[in-house]
Amino acid sequence: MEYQLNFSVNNKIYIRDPESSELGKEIVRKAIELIYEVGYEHFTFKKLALEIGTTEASIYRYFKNKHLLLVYILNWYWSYLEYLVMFQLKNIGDSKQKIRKIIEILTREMPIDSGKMKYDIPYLNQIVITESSKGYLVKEIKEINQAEVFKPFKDLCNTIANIILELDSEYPYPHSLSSMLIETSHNQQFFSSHLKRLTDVKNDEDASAYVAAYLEDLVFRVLG
Amino acid sequence: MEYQLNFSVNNKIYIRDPESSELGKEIVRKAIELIYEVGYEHFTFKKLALEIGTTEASIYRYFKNKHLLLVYILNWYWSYLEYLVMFQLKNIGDSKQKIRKIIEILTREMPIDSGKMKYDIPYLNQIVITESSKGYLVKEIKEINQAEVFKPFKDLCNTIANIILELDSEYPYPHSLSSMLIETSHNQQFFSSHLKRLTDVKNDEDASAYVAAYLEDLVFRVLG
DNA sequence: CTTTTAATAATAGTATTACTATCATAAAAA
DNA sequence: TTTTTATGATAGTAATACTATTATTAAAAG
Repeated sequence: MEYQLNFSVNNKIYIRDPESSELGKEIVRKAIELIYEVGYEHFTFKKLALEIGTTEASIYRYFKNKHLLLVYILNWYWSYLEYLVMFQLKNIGDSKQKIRKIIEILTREMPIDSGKMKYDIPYLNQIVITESSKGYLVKEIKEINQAEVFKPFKDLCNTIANIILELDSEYPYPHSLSSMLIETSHNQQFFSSHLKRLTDVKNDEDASAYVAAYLEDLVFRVLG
Repeated sequence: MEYQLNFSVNNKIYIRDPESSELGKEIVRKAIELIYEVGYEHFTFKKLALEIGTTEASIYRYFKNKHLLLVYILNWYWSYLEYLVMFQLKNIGDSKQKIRKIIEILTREMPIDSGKMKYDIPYLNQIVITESSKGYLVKEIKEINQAEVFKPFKDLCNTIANIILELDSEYPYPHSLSSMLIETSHNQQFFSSHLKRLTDVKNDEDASAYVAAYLEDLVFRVLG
């Protein structure tokens, strides 16, 4: 006789780990390309299968649906960003300088070590700007959240919150300021590219440079 | 012989004005209910038709697709908010007090004059929190924007930006601060309800009261 | 070196979604 | 009273979001 725990502790993000096979990696790589090109709403597993030269059924063996594939991609990005933050801040002593670096990381388009990255970072940046809120703005938020699906985002938020506290240990809203910075870096980039009147960007000004300047000004007004 | 301008100046938000008929109003009213209940992704014209007791085809005579119906609802809300801001600020002289009022309007759940409103404001508040970014985060942003579809949102943003300038005429980012306030009021309400770790809300604290306090603190740190 | 297992391809099929088209009817306007 | 306009009823299509089945192939185990 066997005893079995009958509740699923963590009904993960994927069915089969896409990192574990060539097809899996190809699914993620080409999904990034395709979502970048057509946008999340027009992105389908059928188009993706065609692009890769595989079948819908094969993709469904890796991901339950396109939403969880999006979330997988976003999570990879958040983990990558957290790694970047950790790595690039470790030799900076000054807290103010750390915040500046974080804003640079949150707003720049290119990775430093462009070229040999696993996934296409500039595409990912765009996807995150346009699609990342669709990862959590869903009716099923509670169930998805219980599956620990948003951990990478929360971790990144927490890491930045701690650096905020380093600079001003009395500041009462470090997590909200952190998540606001992340979200604002996206929507202000979107606005300054597509809905300029919602920002103060100049006509010929670079969108990410503008957002970086705005956010830096903002944070140092808030944290003194 | 006739001369004709062959470009459409403004391919509006709706096909037929929903305000112009009982069915039209019912479509909007019940759409608000249904989107609130099932979320935008699960909302379909078929379900809406069933709810109203009409047919899909009839709804399609008013709106080209569900995205434009959402945008219509959002626009009604932005216009309503701008009216509220205008109305409730007209007897306030102090700029600081005006900003406080704006934050209250952006974060509170109930309308003052609850009861005899055309549409259900608490439902609308929730819809705006969860679905409003889906109005603009689409691949077709350029074409939609050209149809002046986002005017109410831009107007509201501009109105708030002007009040920001009243308080601090030197502040270099009034529009970005304004759009940030609006967007942050939504995502921080969402976070403090569903993803608390991204905020500093207390376990038993009211989400909108928390966000109001956070935003007030934020704005007055920024504008001194 | 064969057998089992596991992964993928190939194919088919279903329910739902997002529409478009047609025709009849009722009510309102001319 | 005629004509226009709005709605209802019905049908149909292409695409989407899946599930299921079987065959084939490659890798792992015996």
